Amino acid sequence: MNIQLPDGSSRTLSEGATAYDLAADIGAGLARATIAATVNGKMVDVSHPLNDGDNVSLITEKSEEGLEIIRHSTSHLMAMAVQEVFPGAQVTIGPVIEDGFYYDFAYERAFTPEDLKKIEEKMRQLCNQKLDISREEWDRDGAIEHFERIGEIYKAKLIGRIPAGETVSMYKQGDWMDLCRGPHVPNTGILKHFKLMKVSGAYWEGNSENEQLHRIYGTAWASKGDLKDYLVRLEEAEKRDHRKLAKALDLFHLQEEAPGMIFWHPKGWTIWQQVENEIRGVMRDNGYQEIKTPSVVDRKLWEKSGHWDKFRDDMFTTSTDNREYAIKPMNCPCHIQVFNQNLHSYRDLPLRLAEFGSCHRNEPSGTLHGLMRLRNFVQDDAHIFCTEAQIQDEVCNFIDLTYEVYKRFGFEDVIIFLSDRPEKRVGTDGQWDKAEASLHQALQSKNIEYGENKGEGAFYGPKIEFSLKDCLGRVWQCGTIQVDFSMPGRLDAEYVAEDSSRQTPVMLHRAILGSMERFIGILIEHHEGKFPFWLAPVQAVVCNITDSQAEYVAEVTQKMVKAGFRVDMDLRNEKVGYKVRAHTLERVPFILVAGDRERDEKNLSVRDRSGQNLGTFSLDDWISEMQKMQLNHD
RNA sequence: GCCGGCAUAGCUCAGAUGGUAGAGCAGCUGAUUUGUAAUCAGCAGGCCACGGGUUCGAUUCCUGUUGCCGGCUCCA
Repeated sequence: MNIQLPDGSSRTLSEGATAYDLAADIGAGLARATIAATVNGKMVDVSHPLNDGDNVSLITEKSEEGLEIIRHSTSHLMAMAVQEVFPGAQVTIGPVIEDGFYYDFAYERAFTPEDLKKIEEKMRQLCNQKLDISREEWDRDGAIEHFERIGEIYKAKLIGRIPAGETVSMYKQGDWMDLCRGPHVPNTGILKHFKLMKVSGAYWEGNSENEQLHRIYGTAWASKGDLKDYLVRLEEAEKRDHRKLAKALDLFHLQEEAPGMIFWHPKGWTIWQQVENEIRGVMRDNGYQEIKTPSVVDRKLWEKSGHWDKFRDDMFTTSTDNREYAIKPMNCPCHIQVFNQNLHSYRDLPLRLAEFGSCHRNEPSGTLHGLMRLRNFVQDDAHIFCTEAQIQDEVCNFIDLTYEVYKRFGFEDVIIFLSDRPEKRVGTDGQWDKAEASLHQALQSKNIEYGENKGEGAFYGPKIEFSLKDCLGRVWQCGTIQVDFSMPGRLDAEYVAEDSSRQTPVMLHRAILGSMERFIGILIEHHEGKFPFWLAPVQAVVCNITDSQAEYVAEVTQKMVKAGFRVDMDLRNEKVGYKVRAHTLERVPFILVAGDRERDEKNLSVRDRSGQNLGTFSLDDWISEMQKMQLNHD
């Protein structure tokens, strides 16, 4: 029979040949490296028998698909090992994820880090046994019966979701068997380069109402080197952790008395102020008016807005004089109060109100995470009151603005999602149709690639989310724009239209950075604490070499500070090498050294934090250098 | 909130079958006046997270709480 290969060539094999035989026919090396194949567009095992005319491409461990198969097979290997070491543990699901896999088990107790060692040990044994992995087709009902009989009730439930009458595929290695679509590597001997990483609880079917299973995360790679590189990458990432850097660089701290709330230190707050001022300028240049609204607001307003009903348990409350208040969890109801203080004409729209709004939300204790998830955070929030016809333009302009701002802070890799109507929501289906369509249109008109989060919109409207990744690859939502047809009406916002009728405006909720804290957290990790000049808490330190330059150093430092720069001096009685080291570790962008030579010639010797010597500058030349960097956001 | 782990000096970390604890760095004092990633010496620094229990005696064992870390769920 004839087999077509991806390069357009064909090959003749005898009847009944498998994908493996094809690989072996091409070369012994390829046969060893082949772990699966794609036949007519479908991924199959190497044992898959071929037919005349099949289009076949072989999958080796070097390819993306090959690596996924290795990870998937490793998760099975782990499940087998768990069941051998811990009889009574039931298998559930074990998918491939970024950089690895996990498998969820039902067991009488959680697995401990020590258990992981035992399981890993068993996995190595099973790998060394080079067990063949074979595929069998089972009748669906027979499979359910089999798993019920051996006490694997979760597996039986999973198969129960497959329509009756269909056949299901089972994979067998040794005398261990699991339901799986496959494909898998041909034998366990291939699965050498793995490591079990962590244990966790995980709810059955991802629902917190259900029982909790025990999840084990692992990583697997095609080679020893790839595994090692991955582990080194993780170690490097940990060094960027904003919580560690915050301690090292004295930016902020948290303490037990105020969980989920930040004590900003002078250096951290300096960064904050730079970020805030930048956004303030962006708002000013783009037709926003900045306002400030109260933090403590009567619960009646939250009842009216619908927040009390949905988020009452997650709000901090306080009371006095027989009135109950909520500490504001968001700014929109207050912004509508400001809007409502005047009677607006259609000519006033779009009206854009911005606020650096401090919000408190009583987030579940287990979700708090450094600067990324807090109970008190400040949004660079704004609400755009507009007509339906203006939505499209406003959304488009906002998308452009967001990309521009992110770029200015050094972010090019932005993840976009559109979240549409959730089950619990306010507003009519017609309103949701319109709102969702306008967001889709805006993104599509800009040719932006985006994912969709079905059912994950806010209760009052759909949203576009702009997310950034932290150092460990965790994705955090930062910017957002949300269309809201509901809240303006609930809170009685209106404007006078061309025909002098009273109309309800549409409100767009939007934030570029999202939470100031979260954005600064990501900023810290992105730059590894080496902030660009314009953001650095201390932009330069001037060091003397001996006491005889102290006066000169004080004088030039003073001049740079007067010119608007954040410059410190270090007159300590230490060797200059000691000072250079100290300020380099503090990630100060520039270290300026003045010895007798520089003092006599009114110069400064300039060195950057990477160790590069930039040469000698006169004070005026250096100040204009700094001015250039400041303007360019360098 | 749920599952698991952790909590010792400002920071990074040692430590003991149960007998009230150490190092390095940082800090302070003194000497040294120094040319681009660590000068030397001395000093000081601790309710071993917090509460209960076992014990002659608990930082160590048990238990509760809080916080943090890793996930899960949630996230207006």
